[in-house]
Amino acid sequence: MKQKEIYIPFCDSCAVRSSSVFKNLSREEIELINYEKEFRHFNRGELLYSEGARLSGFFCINSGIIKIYKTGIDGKEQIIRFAKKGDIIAYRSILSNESACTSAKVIEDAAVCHIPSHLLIQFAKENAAFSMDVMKLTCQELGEANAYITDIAQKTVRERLAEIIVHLIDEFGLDEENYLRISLTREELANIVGTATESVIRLLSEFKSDKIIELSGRKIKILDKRVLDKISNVFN
Amino acid sequence: MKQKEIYIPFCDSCAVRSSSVFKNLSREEIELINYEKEFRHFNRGELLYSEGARLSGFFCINSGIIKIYKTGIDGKEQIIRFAKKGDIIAYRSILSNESACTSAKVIEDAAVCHIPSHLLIQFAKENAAFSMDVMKLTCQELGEANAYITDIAQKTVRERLAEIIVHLIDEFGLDEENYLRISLTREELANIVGTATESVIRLLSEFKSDKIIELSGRKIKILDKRVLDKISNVFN
DNA sequence: AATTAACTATGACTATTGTCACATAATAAA
DNA sequence: TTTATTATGTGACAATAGTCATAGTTAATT
Repeated sequence: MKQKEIYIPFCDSCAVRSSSVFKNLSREEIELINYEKEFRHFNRGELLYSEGARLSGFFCINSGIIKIYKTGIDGKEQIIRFAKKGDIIAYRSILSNESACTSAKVIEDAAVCHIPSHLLIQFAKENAAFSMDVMKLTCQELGEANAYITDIAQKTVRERLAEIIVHLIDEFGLDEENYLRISLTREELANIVGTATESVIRLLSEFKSDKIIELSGRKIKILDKRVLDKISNVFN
Repeated sequence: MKQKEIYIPFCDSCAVRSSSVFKNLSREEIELINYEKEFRHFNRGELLYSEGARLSGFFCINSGIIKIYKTGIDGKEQIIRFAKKGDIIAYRSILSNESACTSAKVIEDAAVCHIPSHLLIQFAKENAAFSMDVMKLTCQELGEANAYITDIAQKTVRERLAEIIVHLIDEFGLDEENYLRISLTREELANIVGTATESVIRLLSEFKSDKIIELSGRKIKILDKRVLDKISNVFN
């Protein structure tokens, strides 16, 4: 792989490491990853992998934002989750020895390490603490997926949109001016919520005239998070 | 726990074992489970555990059918999956060290072993093959959950109902007369599909007048699975 | 800077699905 | 058996959300 920058992060000193699933790897194991990994930049719109592919490794996100999605009817994307600094993606299909059940595309220019499968499997087998951490991660994701199924099945589009915005606030935070630190197209928002682009546009305008948010292009400014919480019905 | 039958299955010779996640446990580990497990019968309607509980162990289903569900808005159930002979449930919250994010209730009278948490954690740490099997299981479930999210977000109620019936055929099979080997109330079907009970009733009647199924009480007789496949849009 | 392409916005209309009301049937409990 | 309870079925109606058409904006590319 080509490297567009001279600087390649050393896993050993990677900020990602201490808080991530790698925290219980030994110095030697980290060295191995550092030796075998490939590092590269991806620009907005680039694909990391796509549904159905047999993957030779998994990815660790160093910076940027990736969307993980499935392609449904008529090619409509369903965004399952996002990955950002410190997250790993595509490990699921490696562990279950299946081909990828999702695709991954860059939303914000990203720097990513690619780590070969055999290391994941080797460490999962040899390092019990690491394998417990991976299990915890999958189990957490599974819990989130279950919650999402319930939401999407039971809530209205309006409630889901409010909830998604709250989630995005929690996951990506707000800048000094209360703007959401991730910007998505209306279509992408629709592909998370599971609705039509037009519905998202209409509901965002509604939220805007209700003084809950402000819009400037793709940037969303949060004026009243508590109302969003309330609309999203999280406490029922 | 009270045992309503004299016969208690020995894990060692349990039919469940060879094909289940336990297949790579050693004789000694199986012995340990056999020694520490509690075995009991649950009748239709009984709860195995409920959302929010801290669990002291997980369950291995010896016979019967259990529904795993989340309680959403206004107490409406969202059925996430079913468990039957050989399946284990509630292991997720133990591994992620969270409280249960679902409830489990008996659909068909069941015989169930309850195995204390510490054994799961111990084996996951000490037995690499077992821990890989558990990981595979969670990763598979995660893949299924992702597919379900996409379906529920993108398909119509009609398509989802057809798809669910197909899933139930695959999971529980048909008897000699082509009746589905699981019988659910209309409400339960609605709680899988994520719709209103009335909608399920109407759509089942439609399928019936289209000669795709026949209904006698809660029993569903499959007349034309291929049309169901087609309606459910699995190949798009 | 000009051109193209992609995204956002809005109205009008339609289709799908949910809700309410009520009747009937089946099942469980007394 | 009788009674209560729960489940099923159907109609009428309302609300939600999707589709299509079209125009204006913004962003990307040459």
